[in-house]
Amino acid sequence: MTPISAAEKRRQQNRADARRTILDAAEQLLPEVGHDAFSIRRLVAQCGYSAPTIYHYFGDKAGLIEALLEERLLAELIETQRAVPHAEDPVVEARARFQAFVRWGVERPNQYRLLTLPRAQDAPPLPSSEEALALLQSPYERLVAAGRLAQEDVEAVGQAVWACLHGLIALPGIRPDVEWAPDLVDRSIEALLMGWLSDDSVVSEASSVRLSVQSVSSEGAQKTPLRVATLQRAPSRERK
Amino acid sequence: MTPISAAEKRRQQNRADARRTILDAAEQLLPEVGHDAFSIRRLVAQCGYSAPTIYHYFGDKAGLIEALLEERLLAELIETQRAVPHAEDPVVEARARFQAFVRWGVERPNQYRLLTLPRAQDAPPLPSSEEALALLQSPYERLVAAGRLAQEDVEAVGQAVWACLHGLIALPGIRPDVEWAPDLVDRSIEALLMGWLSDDSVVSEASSVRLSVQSVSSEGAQKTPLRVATLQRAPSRERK
DNA sequence: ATCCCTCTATAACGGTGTTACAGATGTAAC
DNA sequence: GTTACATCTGTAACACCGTTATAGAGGGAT
Repeated sequence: MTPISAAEKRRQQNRADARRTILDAAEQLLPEVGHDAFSIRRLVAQCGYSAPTIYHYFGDKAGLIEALLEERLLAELIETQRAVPHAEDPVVEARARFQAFVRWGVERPNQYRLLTLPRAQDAPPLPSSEEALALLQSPYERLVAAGRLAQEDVEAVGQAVWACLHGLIALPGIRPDVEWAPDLVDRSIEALLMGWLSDDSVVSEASSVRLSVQSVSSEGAQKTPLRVATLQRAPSRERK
Repeated sequence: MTPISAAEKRRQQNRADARRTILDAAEQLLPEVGHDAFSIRRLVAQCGYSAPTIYHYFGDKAGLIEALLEERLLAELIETQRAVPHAEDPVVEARARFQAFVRWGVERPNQYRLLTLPRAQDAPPLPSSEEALALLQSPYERLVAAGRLAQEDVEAVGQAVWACLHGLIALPGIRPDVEWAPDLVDRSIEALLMGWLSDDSVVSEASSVRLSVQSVSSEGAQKTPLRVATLQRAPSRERK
């Protein structure tokens, strides 16, 4: 089933080398020139190969970008999500994942732009993209299990939060003329949590829990302390 | 100060006619070919004028799109926002404005795409865009006056809601392969309201108010009835 | 009649994604 | 060893894009 001759192996090696060389050049070129000036011809000039070679390996420009995302750019996002520490409270973990996602997108506008190029509806989704999304939404199951989600439709909640996080990444890039509030992302994520999390627990418990206040941004004082949805345990389940 | 001769008037008339002809053709062409295939050359073929004429009147393609948005496409959005009925409860009005905005964007993907083309940071914002945004955010002042907003920074709240609504419009267009929940927009808007509205009133009042349920989508039964932030009066102010 | 300013068109420039065609190369079969 | 074949690669071109140099046509003012 695996008739790999020595020659065939060498061929595959050459093939992999060429692909790697091209993707290396593309990865380096992208932030240099920006996503809108990222063209096959610039890539050709950078990597030494000629245009038909690119097309031989990647089919077309969309295929090249797909491979670039799948094999290179999305690895950072997945790693970022994997680096988010597990937290006892799924709300804490969800918040950290949301923040890490938005931060990743904002700090890599060119990569994010490639990621948000419109895809054909018959094109299969990128596995890396699916993996990153699954990581982003991984705390939802625990939230549901703890009865902390106001909606039981985890799919819809995931889509809604995803859409809002995308907006937080994309809109400032579209409208750089606006003076965006410096703590916009943190405040928005808190509001998202407040909006989607069940607060039955809060209402049915002491109001002191509800009004607990916590500064969210990493360092320094926050102008407006944000109310944070209950960091304490959920009422239905308890740990262990 | 206004030396308008008859000849000058006729000249300005011709000028306005040419602009109108070009914009008419552009407005018709855009949905026909889609935003990515909307090109000067197609427009030239459609409107009878030649390319330098377009550039004479609009400077460049960005200028043409700007004029198209400003003088045509954004009028619908503004009209839509103006048509939102005034409501006693600012929450009701805000919800209606959010829904109208997202609906407008989703139903006009090509127009919305033009609206979200990245603008230079020194380019002044479009007056129509500013007006539409101001209408979208017009209920905030009443929300603040009634003490219904959890944050007093109206600017930041407006930006955050705007970004999330943008995400709700844009992301499904980017990822048509995903099966988006049919009531995603309504549910997300409810969550946005829940997230940003003050519920001090709720906590400090009877919990029955908090748990009041209302179906939101226009017609038919909703699978999951959405909890709606207090539709009743705010605690601090009362009407009149 | 001359000048000038506005409007318009032809034709081109440099850029893009893409591909037809032709070599080169190296493996496989005879 | 020679032939055959599939793979890899480059040259040159095609069709499209935004944009503009150049020039002509037209009318109002001097």
